[in-house]
Amino acid sequence: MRRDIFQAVADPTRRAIMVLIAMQALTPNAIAAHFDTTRQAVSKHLKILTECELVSQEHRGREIYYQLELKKMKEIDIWLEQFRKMWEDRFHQLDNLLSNLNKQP
Amino acid sequence: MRRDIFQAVADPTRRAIMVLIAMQALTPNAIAAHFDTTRQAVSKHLKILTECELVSQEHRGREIYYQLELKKMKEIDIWLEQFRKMWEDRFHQLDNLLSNLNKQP
DNA sequence: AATTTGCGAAACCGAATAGTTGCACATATA
DNA sequence: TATATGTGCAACTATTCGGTTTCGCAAATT
Repeated sequence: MRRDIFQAVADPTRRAIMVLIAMQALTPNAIAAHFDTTRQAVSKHLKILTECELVSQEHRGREIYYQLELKKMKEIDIWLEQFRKMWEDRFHQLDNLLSNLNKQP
Repeated sequence: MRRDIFQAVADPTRRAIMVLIAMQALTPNAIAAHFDTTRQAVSKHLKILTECELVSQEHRGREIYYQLELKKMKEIDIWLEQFRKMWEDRFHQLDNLLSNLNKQP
């Protein structure tokens, strides 16, 4: 059970669930209706997403609404940040190179 | 063998390798020296990273230098984009709410 | 009170994963 | 040429993963 964000996002079904509940909270049954798996399988995905706090629950009667925790998504963004800086730097270097070539034909 | 970027990034050792070779290309032996595993294990990680084009090779004699393909990293960024928009929207909503509260005490 | 509905947990299964050891092959070096 | 070095690949292993089926429990409905 590694259970970190990156491992959670690795599974395509989990990513699809995340997109699905990003806009509005849904129950496990409602989510399962969108996929070709059982509700129990979805339930396991939701458990993993809950454990790494990518998803939060709201109990309403006997139903449980799951919602995406956007702020947790930022952690992936933060990790990407170090690389984003690099690829932007390279873009600017290329940009400078090209403009210098234009100035000195 | 799912072999997509998200699955590749899911492994912590692989992420560490990515950070390591982001700045300068390294050989499998040099990479393995940084970790508590065998060179062969690193080689397998590099194979996976190569297969999803997160890494490129440069043969120099009998040595192979591996380098991170920053442009491929953008694909993760692109996926995050849809969520980034949401969390920025929420931030602005909160921002507007706060400034409205200040204007109307 | 009896039944239906919504849910999670446990037990099980096949496939994938990450690691090891042992090997083969090409390229340097003596 | 003989040897050392750098590498990838194959075979094997323990563990994890994603899925199903079965079950128990709580909340609604009858």
